[in-house]
Amino acid sequence: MRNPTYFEGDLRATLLEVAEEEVASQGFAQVSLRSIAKRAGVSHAAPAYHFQDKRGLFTALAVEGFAELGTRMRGALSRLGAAPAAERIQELGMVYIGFARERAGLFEVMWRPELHHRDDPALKAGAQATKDTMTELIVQAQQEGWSTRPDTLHLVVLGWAAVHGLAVLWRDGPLADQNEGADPYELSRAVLGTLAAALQALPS
Amino acid sequence: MRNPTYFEGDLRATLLEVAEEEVASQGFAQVSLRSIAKRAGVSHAAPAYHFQDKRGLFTALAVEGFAELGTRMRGALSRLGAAPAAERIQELGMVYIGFARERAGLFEVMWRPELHHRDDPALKAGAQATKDTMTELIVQAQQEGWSTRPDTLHLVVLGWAAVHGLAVLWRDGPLADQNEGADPYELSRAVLGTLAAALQALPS
DNA sequence: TGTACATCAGTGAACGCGCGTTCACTGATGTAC
DNA sequence: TGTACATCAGTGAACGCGCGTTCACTGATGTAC
Repeated sequence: MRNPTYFEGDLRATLLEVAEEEVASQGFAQVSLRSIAKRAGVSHAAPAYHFQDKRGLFTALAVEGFAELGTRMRGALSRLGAAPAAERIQELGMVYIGFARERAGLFEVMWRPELHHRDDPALKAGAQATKDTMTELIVQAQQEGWSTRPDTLHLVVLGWAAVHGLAVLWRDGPLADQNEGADPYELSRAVLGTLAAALQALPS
Repeated sequence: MRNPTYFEGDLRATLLEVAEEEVASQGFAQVSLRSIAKRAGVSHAAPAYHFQDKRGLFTALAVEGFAELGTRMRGALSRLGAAPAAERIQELGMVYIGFARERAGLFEVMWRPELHHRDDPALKAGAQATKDTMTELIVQAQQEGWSTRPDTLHLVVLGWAAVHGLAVLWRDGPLADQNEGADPYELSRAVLGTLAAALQALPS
């Protein structure tokens, strides 16, 4: 039972929510332990109780991010069942991009190792799981008859880079600025479709 | 003539160099006008004289970044002459990645619009020129007989995303962490080769 | 050639602010006997 | 059932620091007449 005198509910979770929202709207550099404590309505010293220090807070956000991304990817894969590899790749890419946009605060913190306690094992495991899912996807495509000429690793890195690049180019402005009015999801879907088609067309 | 009483040389340029170096090594969030003034050996109020305010400094860095990237890309294109499109795409990608690594401070600041005076015309022109160069590259490939089925825009965005994604995945750790000991340039070149081959293989 | 004035390229003190972290404390709850 | 003690989940004051920006100033140089 929590102590209702101080805070009603799960303060740790609330602080993470507030922090995610602040990172998404202001950028991580503007987020302070004091500002999130203020927004959560608690003493400025409260976050240190739950996260030890500022890196602890960001590490917790990143861990949450990898968990959520993993859940979304695995969910998509099980929904897709035995769909053709091209479709699976396109959909997984859309999941990645959707996550980057909808959970922008988590996404940003995940890839900023200088904000983390780098030796956190949950963090390493999360990053590894993300890569494993992508690798699995490519291996299955190759089992479906796609080219095995390029190393599997090269295809994985190419796919990840394309998808990650799409996500950050939208986030950081260049794509939005230069395609005003375009729907990010629509354009991304088309681009991912082209990527999948191109990979599939590689001569074996 | 500069006033030798205060600072020998071009202080504005020196401050930009120091700032670039600090962004690259500590991240933009750690860079302050006072810290770069200190490293340059001048009063902490000096940077404000040259850049008005902190955004002015970052804007100047970003403008320099777009200029340098443009110079490198155009230089590579003129060196490549009439090489096949696949080769041109691979090489331009390597130029982008090389720039991102060698001028990491500039590269980081370029894509962080929240640090800029967003209405700066030189900034907009630089971003546009970058995209124009990439578009030109794809158009030429299509004139060489590459597939015109996908919109040119989709191919441009795919290529840019892949190259940009490679650059930031190296910078932010995931690729380096998961391919320990791998040479970023070697792996990138292979991945870009696969990208070019895949685009070329798209059925028209 | 001399002189007055304007401009350039800074200096250094001062301002008010927000920050991370520490620390002694408090009151409610949980546990052992 | 009562009581002592430990733990949980914070509070709020205090610390020392670095920051962006402003401002009056200064000394060297450039320009007009």
